[in-house]
Amino acid sequence: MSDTGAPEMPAPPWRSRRRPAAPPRQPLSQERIVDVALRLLDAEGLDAVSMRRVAQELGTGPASLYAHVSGKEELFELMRERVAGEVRIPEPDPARWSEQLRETAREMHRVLSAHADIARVSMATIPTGPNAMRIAEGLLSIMLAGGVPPQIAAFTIDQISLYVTAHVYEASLHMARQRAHGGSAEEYMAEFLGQVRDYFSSLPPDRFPHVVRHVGELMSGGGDERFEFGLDLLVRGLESYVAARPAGA
Amino acid sequence: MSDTGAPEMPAPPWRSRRRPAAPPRQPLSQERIVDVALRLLDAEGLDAVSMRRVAQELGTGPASLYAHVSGKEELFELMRERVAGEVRIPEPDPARWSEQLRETAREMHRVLSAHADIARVSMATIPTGPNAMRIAEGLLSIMLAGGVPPQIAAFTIDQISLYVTAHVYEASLHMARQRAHGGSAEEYMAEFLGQVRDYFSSLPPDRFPHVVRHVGELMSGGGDERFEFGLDLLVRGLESYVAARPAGA
DNA sequence: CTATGTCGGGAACGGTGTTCGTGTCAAATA
DNA sequence: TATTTGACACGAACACCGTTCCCGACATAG
Repeated sequence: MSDTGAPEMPAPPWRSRRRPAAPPRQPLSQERIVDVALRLLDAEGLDAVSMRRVAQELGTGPASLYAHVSGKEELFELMRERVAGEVRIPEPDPARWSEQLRETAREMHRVLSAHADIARVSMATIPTGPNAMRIAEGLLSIMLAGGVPPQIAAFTIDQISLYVTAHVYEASLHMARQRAHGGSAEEYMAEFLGQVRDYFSSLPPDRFPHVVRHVGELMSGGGDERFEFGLDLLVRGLESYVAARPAGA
Repeated sequence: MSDTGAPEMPAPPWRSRRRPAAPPRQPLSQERIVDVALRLLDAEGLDAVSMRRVAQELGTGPASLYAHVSGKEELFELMRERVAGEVRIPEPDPARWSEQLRETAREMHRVLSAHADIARVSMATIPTGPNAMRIAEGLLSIMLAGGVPPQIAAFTIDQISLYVTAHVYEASLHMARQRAHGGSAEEYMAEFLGQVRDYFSSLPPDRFPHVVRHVGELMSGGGDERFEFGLDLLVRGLESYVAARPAGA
């Protein structure tokens, strides 16, 4: 869309060339750069987000971006912050703290999954932006309201973030493979699971007795079910700390 | 070490040039390629492991590697498998199942940390090699011996692997930053933690009351302590499933 | 001694992030 | 109004990357 059209044809010299071909649509701001980078991310994955490609999408050269962004790393960080802004945090309700924790983890999962490939960035950077802080504050306040000891709650923030991010990251890898493979999502998944199942079944039963016997359990459940299980593991573990030190300690 | 020595100096033409400069030390096998790749990984990090660099370290050109390895992805996979071979699995003891699970997770953590940057690869690939299978079989047998329901145990294998890998991955990022930063490990960590602490303290208390109040708890604890906490969370959660369905169900 | 075939590797292709220096425009100044 | 100034845009280039093509050198077979 909005192609400037055949710029390889030289402009007539008599036409005063104050504008080579493209009018200055917009002044090229940091926000606009992040916009198109995110659009590119959602459409073609993280690998497509190169400085050159973003610049091209903006109708300019890669050098122009460095006036608004210090480099690729900062661009990724800005993208991550933008996405984090979409996460909604509930008002803490002491009676429902563990369910609220689950809901918030699901919300984080939902938002991250909507821009799945950003998880690769999220794994690779320590979040310090205002939106990341807002989420941390939210998780902390929910847990404290529920009577989770402060030290436990503080450590758990990282655990939840790490868990959600790692999960989406794994899913994004499958998406990338599927993109490279070409077929549809169901087609890809069916083939992948079939291969793994065959591999498990073909293992020598004397060396891998339990794996071979429990192929069914190992393969069962989709991504959502596994996410819920890990979340359950985490919250149950956390609840055991609260039970040990009831509420008002 | 074992530098071939100043190859930029042309060989005298009268010397019959049957061997340009370097004799064929060894026939260049897949194993040797993985060897030097791992050495490079430990010494300079994953980013230093490029096909060109590995070839150079072997005294040859990048094209030569493709006879023994299909590409960079396969090379990384071979490295991951090699590292996974170092993980030792205990003989299952039903009475100590949860402690054995902890020990195995620590062992995985130890081995992965020894080649920390491999975690980035480990996050990015679905392990299917024989050594990965051996570990999966080990974890599964420990949990089944302890009376963990098969479906729960099957799901938990992924959870443990994901947790350990993600944790080492985060640590490896700090190492990479430190490498880029230049200073010593303690110096870097002190500076990093100081910056984060200052940032937390400087937040507006009306918007981030809990974060500001609990800066101490948020910052306390090193990597090992946090790893143990997350592991504890996971195992406690798992134990709650076993208690719910005692042993023989 | 010649023919054959396998394998190593130099050179090249098309990409990447980043920097330098120049050119162009618009606003501020004289 | 004419001129200076300064900020911004960006073409070109540098040093890398993974991968492929293709040629030449070697060991072996005839």
